[in-house]
Amino acid sequence: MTHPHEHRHDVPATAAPLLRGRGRRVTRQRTLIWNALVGSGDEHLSAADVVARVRVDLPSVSPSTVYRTLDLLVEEGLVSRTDLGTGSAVYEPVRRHRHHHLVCDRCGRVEHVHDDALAGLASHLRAQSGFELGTAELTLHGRCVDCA
Amino acid sequence: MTHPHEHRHDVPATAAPLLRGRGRRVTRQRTLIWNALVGSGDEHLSAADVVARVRVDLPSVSPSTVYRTLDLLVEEGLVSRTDLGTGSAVYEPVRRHRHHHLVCDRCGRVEHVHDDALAGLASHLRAQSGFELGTAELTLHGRCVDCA
DNA sequence: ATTTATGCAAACGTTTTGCATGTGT
DNA sequence: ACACATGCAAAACGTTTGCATAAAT
Repeated sequence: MTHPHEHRHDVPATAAPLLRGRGRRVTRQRTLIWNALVGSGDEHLSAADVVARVRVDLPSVSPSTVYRTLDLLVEEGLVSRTDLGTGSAVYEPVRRHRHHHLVCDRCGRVEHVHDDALAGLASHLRAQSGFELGTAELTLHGRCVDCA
Repeated sequence: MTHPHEHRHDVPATAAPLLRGRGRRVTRQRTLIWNALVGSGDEHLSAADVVARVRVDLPSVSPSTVYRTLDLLVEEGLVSRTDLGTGSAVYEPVRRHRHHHLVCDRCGRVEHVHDDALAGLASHLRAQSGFELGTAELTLHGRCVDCA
Protein backbone atom coordinates (compact mmCIF):
# COMPACT_ATOMS: atom_id res chain seq x y z
CA MET A 1 0.00 0.00 0.00
CA THR A 2 2.80 2.38 0.91
CA HIS A 3 4.49 3.89 -2.11
CA PRO A 4 7.44 6.09 -1.22
CA HIS A 5 7.72 7.60 -4.68
CA GLU A 6 4.21 8.90 -4.93
CA HIS A 7 3.74 12.63 -4.74
CA ARG A 8 2.41 13.89 -1.47
CA HIS A 9 0.19 16.30 -3.37
CA ASP A 10 -2.52 15.10 -1.09
CA VAL A 11 -1.21 17.18 1.78
CA PRO A 12 -1.03 20.96 2.21
CA ALA A 13 2.54 22.12 1.58
CA THR A 14 2.67 24.37 4.57
CA ALA A 15 0.55 25.11 7.58
CA ALA A 16 1.68 28.70 7.85
CA PRO A 17 -1.02 30.29 5.70
CA LEU A 18 -3.61 28.32 7.57
CA LEU A 19 -2.34 29.29 10.99
CA ARG A 20 -1.60 32.91 10.34
CA GLY A 21 -4.48 35.27 10.45
CA ARG A 22 -6.37 33.69 13.27
CA GLY A 23 -4.31 35.11 16.06
CA ARG A 24 -2.05 32.10 15.58
CA ARG A 25 1.69 32.60 15.33
CA VAL A 26 4.07 30.78 13.09
CA THR A 27 6.98 29.72 15.23
CA ARG A 28 10.02 27.62 14.49
CA GLN A 29 8.57 24.85 16.68
CA ARG A 30 5.28 24.80 14.85
CA THR A 31 6.92 24.74 11.46
CA LEU A 32 9.19 21.88 12.47
CA ILE A 33 6.32 19.92 13.96
CA TRP A 34 4.31 20.33 10.78
CA ASN A 35 7.29 19.34 8.67
CA ALA A 36 7.84 16.25 10.78
CA LEU A 37 4.27 15.14 10.14
CA VAL A 38 4.34 15.86 6.43
CA GLY A 39 7.77 14.29 6.04
CA SER A 40 6.69 11.07 7.65
CA GLY A 41 5.28 9.60 4.46
CA ASP A 42 2.65 7.10 5.43
CA GLU A 43 4.01 6.45 8.88
CA HIS A 44 1.95 7.36 11.85
CA LEU A 45 3.86 9.42 14.35
CA SER A 46 3.23 9.46 18.06
CA ALA A 47 3.80 12.65 19.99
CA ALA A 48 7.07 11.17 21.20
CA ASP A 49 8.10 10.47 17.60
CA VAL A 50 7.39 14.05 16.71
CA VAL A 51 9.45 15.27 19.65
CA ALA A 52 12.36 13.10 18.50
CA ARG A 53 12.18 14.35 14.91
CA VAL A 54 11.89 17.98 15.87
CA ARG A 55 14.80 17.64 18.29
CA VAL A 56 17.11 16.88 15.38
CA ASP A 57 16.77 20.52 14.38
CA LEU A 58 15.77 22.03 17.67
CA PRO A 59 17.02 19.97 20.61
CA SER A 60 15.46 22.25 23.19
CA VAL A 61 11.89 21.61 22.10
CA SER A 62 9.65 20.56 24.93
CA PRO A 63 7.06 17.80 24.82
CA SER A 64 4.42 20.16 26.11
CA THR A 65 4.93 22.39 23.11
CA VAL A 66 4.54 19.42 20.83
CA TYR A 67 1.37 18.30 22.57
CA ARG A 68 -0.05 21.79 22.49
CA THR A 69 0.78 22.23 18.84
CA LEU A 70 -0.65 18.88 17.87
CA ASP A 71 -3.85 19.76 19.69
CA LEU A 72 -3.89 23.03 17.82
CA LEU A 73 -3.39 21.41 14.44
CA VAL A 74 -6.10 18.88 15.19
CA GLU A 75 -8.48 21.66 16.17
CA GLU A 76 -7.68 23.52 12.99
CA GLY A 77 -8.46 20.40 11.02
CA LEU A 78 -4.95 20.12 9.58
CA VAL A 79 -3.99 16.99 11.42
CA SER A 80 -5.83 13.88 12.54
CA ARG A 81 -5.32 12.15 15.84
CA THR A 82 -5.97 8.42 15.86
CA ASP A 83 -5.90 5.82 18.58
CA LEU A 84 -4.48 2.69 17.01
CA GLY A 85 -4.52 0.93 20.34
CA THR A 86 -0.79 1.29 20.83
CA GLY A 87 -1.01 3.19 24.07
CA SER A 88 -0.27 6.55 22.54
CA ALA A 89 -2.18 8.54 19.96
CA VAL A 90 -0.76 8.86 16.46
CA TYR A 91 -0.93 11.88 14.22
CA GLU A 92 -0.86 12.49 10.51
CA PRO A 93 -1.65 15.40 8.22
CA VAL A 94 -5.23 15.34 7.00
CA ARG A 95 -5.44 14.18 3.41
CA ARG A 96 -7.88 15.20 0.78
CA HIS A 97 -9.08 11.66 0.56
CA ARG A 98 -10.42 10.54 3.89
CA HIS A 99 -9.25 7.15 4.91
CA HIS A 100 -9.34 4.66 7.75
CA HIS A 101 -6.88 2.30 9.33
CA LEU A 102 -6.60 -1.44 9.17
CA VAL A 103 -4.39 -2.65 11.98
CA CYS A 104 -3.03 -6.17 11.80
CA ASP A 105 -3.19 -7.56 15.30
CA ARG A 106 -0.46 -10.04 14.55
CA CYS A 107 2.30 -8.09 12.82
CA GLY A 108 1.23 -4.58 13.69
CA ARG A 109 1.13 -3.44 10.08
CA VAL A 110 -1.19 -0.52 9.41
CA GLU A 111 -2.96 -0.23 6.07
CA HIS A 112 -5.14 2.51 4.79
CA VAL A 113 -8.57 1.99 3.32
CA HIS A 114 -10.53 4.59 1.44
CA ASP A 115 -13.53 6.13 3.11
CA ASP A 116 -15.74 4.82 0.29
CA ALA A 117 -15.46 1.38 1.84
CA LEU A 118 -17.76 2.62 4.57
CA ALA A 119 -20.50 3.98 2.36
CA GLY A 120 -22.56 0.82 2.64
CA LEU A 121 -22.21 0.64 6.37
CA ALA A 122 -23.07 4.31 6.73
CA SER A 123 -26.33 3.98 4.85
CA HIS A 124 -27.17 0.80 6.71
CA LEU A 125 -26.81 2.63 10.02
CA ARG A 126 -28.74 5.64 8.79
CA ALA A 127 -31.60 3.44 7.66
CA GLN A 128 -31.62 1.23 10.70
CA SER A 129 -31.23 3.57 13.63
CA GLY A 130 -30.87 7.03 12.17
CA PHE A 131 -27.27 7.14 13.29
CA GLU A 132 -25.20 9.45 11.14
CA LEU A 133 -21.69 8.11 10.83
CA GLY A 134 -19.20 10.88 11.47
CA THR A 135 -16.00 11.88 9.78
CA ALA A 136 -13.66 10.56 12.43
CA GLU A 137 -11.08 8.09 11.26
CA LEU A 138 -11.81 4.51 12.08
CA THR A 139 -9.49 1.85 13.36
CA LEU A 140 -10.32 -1.66 12.24
CA HIS A 141 -8.52 -4.59 13.76
CA GLY A 142 -7.90 -7.91 12.11
CA ARG A 143 -5.31 -9.79 10.10
CA CYS A 144 -3.46 -8.54 7.07
CA VAL A 145 -3.10 -10.70 3.95
CA ASP A 146 0.22 -12.12 5.05
CA CYS A 147 -0.94 -13.01 8.54
CA ALA A 148 -4.46 -14.23 7.80
CA MET B 1 -32.34 0.80 22.24
CA THR B 2 -31.97 0.09 25.94
CA HIS B 3 -34.83 -1.93 27.32
CA PRO B 4 -34.63 -2.42 31.08
CA HIS B 5 -37.31 -5.11 31.19
CA GLU B 6 -35.74 -7.46 28.72
CA HIS B 7 -34.24 -10.66 30.03
CA ARG B 8 -30.50 -10.71 30.13
CA HIS B 9 -30.61 -14.26 28.86
CA ASP B 10 -27.87 -13.18 26.53
CA VAL B 11 -25.28 -13.24 29.28
CA PRO B 12 -23.88 -16.18 31.28
CA ALA B 13 -25.56 -16.28 34.70
CA THR B 14 -22.37 -16.83 36.60
CA ALA B 15 -18.70 -16.86 35.86
CA ALA B 16 -17.87 -19.41 38.53
CA PRO B 17 -18.18 -22.56 36.42
CA LEU B 18 -16.08 -20.94 33.75
CA LEU B 19 -13.35 -19.89 36.11
CA ARG B 20 -13.16 -22.95 38.26
CA GLY B 21 -11.22 -25.85 36.88
CA ARG B 22 -8.45 -23.90 35.25
CA GLY B 23 -6.47 -23.21 38.35
CA ARG B 24 -8.67 -20.16 38.75
CA ARG B 25 -10.26 -19.45 42.12
CA VAL B 26 -13.69 -18.09 42.76
CA THR B 27 -13.31 -15.31 45.28
CA ARG B 28 -15.77 -12.84 46.73
CA GLN B 29 -14.08 -10.07 44.78
CA ARG B 30 -14.38 -11.89 41.48
CA THR B 31 -17.99 -12.75 42.06
CA LEU B 32 -18.84 -9.17 42.92
CA ILE B 33 -16.96 -7.82 39.93
CA TRP B 34 -18.80 -10.20 37.64
CA ASN B 35 -22.12 -9.28 39.22
CA ALA B 36 -21.38 -5.61 38.78
CA LEU B 37 -20.83 -6.13 35.06
CA VAL B 38 -23.88 -8.31 34.57
CA GLY B 39 -26.05 -6.02 36.68
CA SER B 40 -25.14 -2.98 34.67
CA GLY B 41 -27.77 -3.61 32.01
CA ASP B 42 -26.57 -1.97 28.84
CA GLU B 43 -24.32 0.51 30.55
CA HIS B 44 -20.65 0.32 29.90
CA LEU B 45 -18.64 0.32 33.08
CA SER B 46 -15.14 1.66 33.45
CA ALA B 47 -12.75 0.02 35.87
CA ALA B 48 -13.44 2.88 38.27
CA ASP B 49 -17.19 2.27 37.94
CA VAL B 50 -16.67 -1.36 38.79
CA VAL B 51 -14.59 -0.44 41.82
CA ALA B 52 -17.37 1.86 43.01
CA ARG B 53 -20.04 -0.78 42.58
CA VAL B 54 -18.07 -3.52 44.24
CA ARG B 55 -17.23 -1.24 47.15
CA VAL B 56 -20.90 -1.06 48.07
CA ASP B 57 -20.59 -4.66 49.21
CA LEU B 58 -16.89 -4.86 49.86
CA PRO B 59 -15.43 -1.45 50.67
CA SER B 60 -11.92 -2.78 51.02
CA VAL B 61 -11.62 -3.91 47.42
CA SER B 62 -8.56 -2.55 45.69
CA PRO B 63 -8.40 -1.14 42.18
CA SER B 64 -5.56 -3.45 41.34
CA THR B 65 -7.74 -6.44 42.09
CA VAL B 66 -10.40 -5.05 39.82
CA TYR B 67 -7.94 -4.42 37.02
CA ARG B 68 -6.45 -7.87 37.40
CA THR B 69 -9.84 -9.51 37.44
CA LEU B 70 -11.07 -7.59 34.43
CA ASP B 71 -7.95 -8.62 32.54
CA LEU B 72 -8.63 -12.18 33.56
CA LEU B 73 -12.23 -12.10 32.43
CA VAL B 74 -11.21 -10.56 29.14
CA GLU B 75 -8.61 -13.26 28.62
CA GLU B 76 -11.17 -15.93 29.41
CA GLY B 77 -13.46 -14.42 26.84
CA LEU B 78 -16.18 -13.64 29.35
CA VAL B 79 -15.87 -9.88 29.16
CA SER B 80 -15.06 -7.41 26.44
CA ARG B 81 -12.88 -4.37 26.86
CA THR B 82 -13.69 -1.44 24.60
CA ASP B 83 -12.13 1.94 24.10
CA LEU B 84 -14.98 4.35 23.51
CA GLY B 85 -12.61 7.27 23.44
CA THR B 86 -13.56 8.40 26.92
CA GLY B 87 -10.09 8.13 28.34
CA SER B 88 -10.69 4.90 30.17
CA ALA B 89 -11.60 1.47 28.86
CA VAL B 90 -15.12 0.16 29.40
CA TYR B 91 -16.12 -3.40 30.10
CA GLU B 92 -19.23 -5.48 29.53
CA PRO B 93 -20.06 -9.16 29.65
CA VAL B 94 -19.69 -10.81 26.28
CA ARG B 95 -23.04 -11.46 24.68
CA ARG B 96 -24.03 -14.27 22.41
CA HIS B 97 -24.67 -11.77 19.68
CA ARG B 98 -21.58 -9.85 18.84
CA HIS B 99 -22.16 -6.16 18.53
CA HIS B 100 -20.41 -2.86 18.04
CA HIS B 101 -20.76 0.60 19.46
CA LEU B 102 -22.16 3.76 17.99
CA VAL B 103 -20.98 6.71 20.03
CA CYS B 104 -22.77 10.01 19.60
CA ASP B 105 -20.11 12.68 19.70
CA ARG B 106 -22.62 15.29 20.72
CA CYS B 107 -24.64 13.76 23.57
CA GLY B 108 -22.38 10.85 24.43
CA ARG B 109 -25.10 8.27 23.97
CA VAL B 110 -23.85 4.79 23.11
CA GLU B 111 -25.95 2.53 20.92
CA HIS B 112 -25.33 -1.04 19.94
CA VAL B 113 -25.35 -2.34 16.42
CA HIS B 114 -25.38 -5.98 15.45
CA ASP B 115 -22.24 -7.46 13.98
CA ASP B 116 -24.16 -8.32 10.80
CA ALA B 117 -24.00 -4.65 9.87
CA LEU B 118 -20.33 -5.17 9.15
CA ALA B 119 -20.68 -8.15 6.84
CA GLY B 120 -20.58 -5.99 3.74
CA LEU B 121 -17.56 -4.07 4.89
CA ALA B 122 -15.76 -7.26 5.87
CA SER B 123 -16.16 -8.83 2.45
CA HIS B 124 -15.22 -5.57 0.77
CA LEU B 125 -11.95 -5.52 2.69
CA ARG B 126 -11.28 -9.17 2.08
CA ALA B 127 -11.79 -8.72 -1.65
CA GLN B 128 -9.84 -5.50 -1.90
CA SER B 129 -6.75 -6.02 0.20
CA GLY B 130 -7.08 -9.48 1.69
CA PHE B 131 -7.54 -7.96 5.11
CA GLU B 132 -9.52 -10.24 7.39
CA LEU B 133 -11.62 -8.16 9.75
CA GLY B 134 -11.25 -9.45 13.29
CA THR B 135 -13.72 -10.06 16.03
CA ALA B 136 -12.81 -7.07 18.14
CA GLU B 137 -15.63 -4.72 18.96
CA LEU B 138 -15.71 -1.58 16.91
CA THR B 139 -16.37 1.94 18.02
CA LEU B 140 -18.06 4.14 15.45
CA HIS B 141 -18.37 7.85 16.07
CA GLY B 142 -21.06 10.10 14.70
CA ARG B 143 -24.41 11.61 15.61
CA CYS B 144 -27.39 9.78 17.02
CA VAL B 145 -30.89 10.32 15.58
CA ASP B 146 -31.72 13.04 18.07
CA CYS B 147 -28.50 14.97 17.53
CA ALA B 148 -28.10 14.54 13.77
C1' DA C 1 -0.24 -27.54 52.54
C1' DT C 2 0.00 -25.49 48.62
C1' DT C 3 -0.85 -22.26 45.41
C1' DT C 4 -3.30 -18.42 43.86
C1' DA C 5 -5.46 -13.92 44.95
C1' DT C 6 -5.50 -9.73 47.55
C1' DG C 7 -4.35 -5.03 49.33
C1' DC C 8 -1.26 -1.57 49.64
C1' DA C 9 1.96 1.56 47.93
C1' DA C 10 4.91 2.74 44.61
C1' DA C 11 5.98 3.04 39.65
C1' DC C 12 4.54 3.54 35.03
C1' DG C 13 3.77 6.00 30.40
C1' DT C 14 1.14 9.42 28.31
C1' DT C 15 -0.73 13.68 28.44
C1' DT C 16 -2.00 18.12 30.83
C1' DT C 17 -1.16 22.18 33.54
C1' DG C 18 0.81 26.50 36.12
C1' DC C 19 3.86 29.79 35.70
C1' DA C 20 7.78 32.68 34.59
C1' DT C 21 10.32 33.76 30.42
C1' DG C 22 10.85 34.39 25.53
C1' DT C 23 9.26 35.69 20.79
C1' DG C 24 6.23 36.81 16.72
C1' DT C 25 3.41 40.25 15.20
C1' DA D 1 4.13 46.89 23.36
C1' DC D 2 1.30 43.34 23.42
C1' DA D 3 -0.50 38.97 23.15
C1' DC D 4 0.64 34.67 22.38
C1' DA D 5 3.97 30.63 22.58
C1' DT D 6 7.61 28.28 24.97
C1' DG D 7 10.27 25.52 28.39
C1' DC D 8 10.45 23.63 32.64
C1' DA D 9 8.77 21.13 36.41
C1' DA D 10 5.12 19.25 38.61
C1' DA D 11 0.78 17.04 38.49
C1' DA D 12 -2.97 14.33 36.56
C1' DC D 13 -4.68 10.33 34.60
C1' DG D 14 -5.57 5.43 33.95
C1' DT D 15 -3.18 1.46 34.57
C1' DT D 16 0.50 -1.95 36.08
C1' DT D 17 3.70 -4.03 39.26
C1' DG D 18 6.38 -5.84 43.56
C1' DC D 19 5.74 -7.70 47.59
C1' DA D 20 4.05 -9.35 52.03
C1' DT D 21 -0.32 -11.15 53.68
C1' DA D 22 -4.70 -13.64 53.22
C1' DA D 23 -7.74 -16.96 51.44
C1' DA D 24 -9.31 -20.76 48.23
C1' DT D 25 -8.50 -25.28 46.89
